[in-house]
Amino acid sequence: MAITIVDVAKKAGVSPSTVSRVLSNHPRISPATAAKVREVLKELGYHPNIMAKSLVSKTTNTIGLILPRPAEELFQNLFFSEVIRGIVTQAARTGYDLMMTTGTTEREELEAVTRLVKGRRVDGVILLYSRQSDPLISFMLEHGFPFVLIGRSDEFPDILSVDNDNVQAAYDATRHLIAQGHKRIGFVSGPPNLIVSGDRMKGYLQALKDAGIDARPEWIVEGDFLQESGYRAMSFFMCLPERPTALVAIDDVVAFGVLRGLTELGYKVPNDLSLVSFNNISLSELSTPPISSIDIGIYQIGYTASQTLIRAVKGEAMPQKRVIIPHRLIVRESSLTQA
Amino acid sequence: MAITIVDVAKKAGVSPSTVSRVLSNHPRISPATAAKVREVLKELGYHPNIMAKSLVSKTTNTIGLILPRPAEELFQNLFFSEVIRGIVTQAARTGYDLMMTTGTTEREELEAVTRLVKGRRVDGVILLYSRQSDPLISFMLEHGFPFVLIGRSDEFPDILSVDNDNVQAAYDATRHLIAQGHKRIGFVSGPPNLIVSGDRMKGYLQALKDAGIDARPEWIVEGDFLQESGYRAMSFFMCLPERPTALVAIDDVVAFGVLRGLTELGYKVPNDLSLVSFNNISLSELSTPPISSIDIGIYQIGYTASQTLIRAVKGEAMPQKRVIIPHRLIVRESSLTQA
DNA sequence: ATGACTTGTGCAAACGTTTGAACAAAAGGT
DNA sequence: ACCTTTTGTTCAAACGTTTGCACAAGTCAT
Repeated sequence: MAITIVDVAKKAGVSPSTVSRVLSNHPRISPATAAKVREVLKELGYHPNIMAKSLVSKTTNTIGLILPRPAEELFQNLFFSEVIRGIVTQAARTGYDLMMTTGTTEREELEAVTRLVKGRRVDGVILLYSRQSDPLISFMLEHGFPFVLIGRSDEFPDILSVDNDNVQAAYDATRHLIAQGHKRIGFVSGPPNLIVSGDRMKGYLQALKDAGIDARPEWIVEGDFLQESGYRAMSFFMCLPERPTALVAIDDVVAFGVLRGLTELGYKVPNDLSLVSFNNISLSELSTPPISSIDIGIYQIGYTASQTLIRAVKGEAMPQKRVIIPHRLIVRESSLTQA
Repeated sequence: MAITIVDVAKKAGVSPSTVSRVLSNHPRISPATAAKVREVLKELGYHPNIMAKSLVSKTTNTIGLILPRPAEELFQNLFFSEVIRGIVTQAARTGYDLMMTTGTTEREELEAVTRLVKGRRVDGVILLYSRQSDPLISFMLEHGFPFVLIGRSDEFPDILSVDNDNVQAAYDATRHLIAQGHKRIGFVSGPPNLIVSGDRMKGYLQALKDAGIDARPEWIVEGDFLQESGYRAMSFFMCLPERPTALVAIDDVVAFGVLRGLTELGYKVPNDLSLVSFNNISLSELSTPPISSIDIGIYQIGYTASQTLIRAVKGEAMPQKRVIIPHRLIVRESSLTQA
C-alpha cells in the first residue's frame, strides 16, 4: 500500500541500498544518482516506515514522559500543562516525538513503563517528579535505560536531573515575608513523600532560623496540591488562639484555596494574612488580590529536561548531570503589607 | 542484549513460531508446551519488541493526539489537561500508548502529523478541536487514516467525532440569565475560525430571539481563550453608554478575566454584572465569587474520543459516528441575582 | 603500463516478529 | 488395517529498513 524504499529504487533504476544512502546523505553517492533518486522520492511521496527503521537502528526518535500517579491530582494544576508544553515543544523542534503514559495503580504504572522501556518503544524517558525512594528510578537504573528526572533524588544523586533550588526558593519566599515585618509565619506543605515538600520546608525553616525566629510546629501543616488542602489549612490556622500573620504555601493552587477561604470568612489579604506561594501559574496572577509567587520557570524545566534527555540518548557530551533552573520571586499584592 | 523470542525458543527447546503462538494464545498449542514456554518466558523476563511486532502486524497499539496551534494558548487552560487526562487514562486502560505532537508553525504541524501518519507510527489520531475547514481533516481523509475529531466539522459531517451540543449549551446559559430577569445580555466570543465560537454564539442568539429580545451587535465582542480578552471585553462593555447587565463568556478563563477586571474597578458580581461561562474548570468554582458555568464533561470527552478511536482502529462496530456528551449548567453565585 | 587507492553502487544479512503452508504424529471412522 | 481427519509443531517468507562487504570502474602516482 504505502511507498517503500524498494518502490523508489525500482522506479529510479537503482538498488534499495542506494536509496537508503541518499536518504541518509551518505558521502559516497554521486550527485547525479542522488538527484535522480530525490526526484523519484518526491514524485512517489515516499515516507520512511519508522518501525522498520527503528527495528534495525534500535532507536525510535521518541521520548517517553511518565506521569506520576495519581494523575487526577496533577492534571488539576497548570504546572503540569506547562511542563508538558516545554517538553513537547522542545521535542518537536528536534524532530522527536513524545509518548505519554501513566497508570492508575502502582501495578498499572509499572506495566506501562515496562511496555515503553522494555518494548524499546522510546529512546529515553522523563520522570515527572520525584518521590522519596522512587521505584521507577531504580527500575531505570537497573535496566540502564536513559532517563532524566524532573526533581531530585537523594538516593541517587548522580543521575540526570532538572530541578529548581527549592530550598533557596522557599528561603527567599520566607525572607520576603520577614522583610515585610512578619514574625509569625506559617507553612502549608505538600505530601511528605514528595521531595519538593521537604526541600521547601527546609528553606522555610532555615529562613526563620537565620532571622532568629523560632519555628512553631503548630504553624506547619501538611497538605497536597489541591485547593481543598489550602482551605483546610486556612480554617485550621484561623482557629488557633495564636494565629500566624503570614503564610508560605507550597503551591499556587493551595494558596488560592487559602485565599478563597479567607475571603469567604471576610478576612482581608494581605492585611489579615499575607501570602506567598510557589510556581507562579496564571492563577496567582489572576486571583483577587494577586498572589506573590516564586516563578520556578516551569516551561523552562520541561524544555530543559527534554533537551537533556535527547542529548543523552544521542550520546552527546553532557556539560552537567544536574541542571538547576533559576527561580525568582514575583511580589504581588498578597504579601505587601500596607503602611 | 534484550531477550528475544529466539532466545526463549532455544531455551524451551521449541521453535520461535511456537513461542509466538503461545504469546498470542493460538488454539493449536498443547497445554504442556504452553506451560513450558510460559515458564521460560517468565524466567528470562521476555518482553516483545514492539517495533518488530508493528512492522509485521502493521499496527502500533498507539494513538496520536494532535494539539492545535498555537499550543501556548491552549496550555494555559485546564480544559486541555482534562481532555488529555481523559484520553491518556482510557488509552492506558486498553493497553494503548499515547503519542502527542504539535508544531509551532503550520508547516511544522503538518510535518509532525505526516511523521505520525505516514510513518505508520500510530494507528489513528485524535484531532483536538476543530477549526473551520481544517486542513488536517482533509489530510486524514485523503490518506484514509482513522481519526476522531473532538469538535465538529461542517464540511465533513460524516466523520467520527465527539462533541458537546454547544448551541444548546449556550442556549441554556443564556436562558438561565433571562430567567434571572436579565434582558441586556452580552456575549464574549472566541476566535471566529473555531467552530465552537460560532455554535455558542448561535445558541446565545437563539435564546435571545426566543425570549423576544433583540440582539445588540455592540454587546457581542470577539476574544480568544485567554483571560486578557475577558479583561478587554469587560473594559469595553463598562464604557458603553448602555451596558449589559449580564454576560455570557465563551470560557471560564475569559470569564475570570472579566471578573478580575470588574473587581479591580470596584464593581460587584453579580449585582453590577452577572456572569455565566463554559467548561467548568476548577477556576470557575474557585473564584470569588464562584462563576456559574456549563459543565461540558471535558474528561468524558477525552475518554470517549479515545474509546471511539480505539474501537475504530480495531475495526469494531461503531454504534454512532457522532457522540454528543451531555452538558449541564452549574449555577453559582456569579449569576444569582440577589432579591 | 602497473599497482594502489578512491569512488560509486549492489548484494545480502540482519533487526525481531507473525503467519501461511507443510508435515509428522496421533486419533477416529469404517 | 487403511484412509481421513485432527492436532501440534516447524519451516521459511515477509514486513521495510540499514550497513558491512564485495566489486567494478575510475583516478593517480610511479
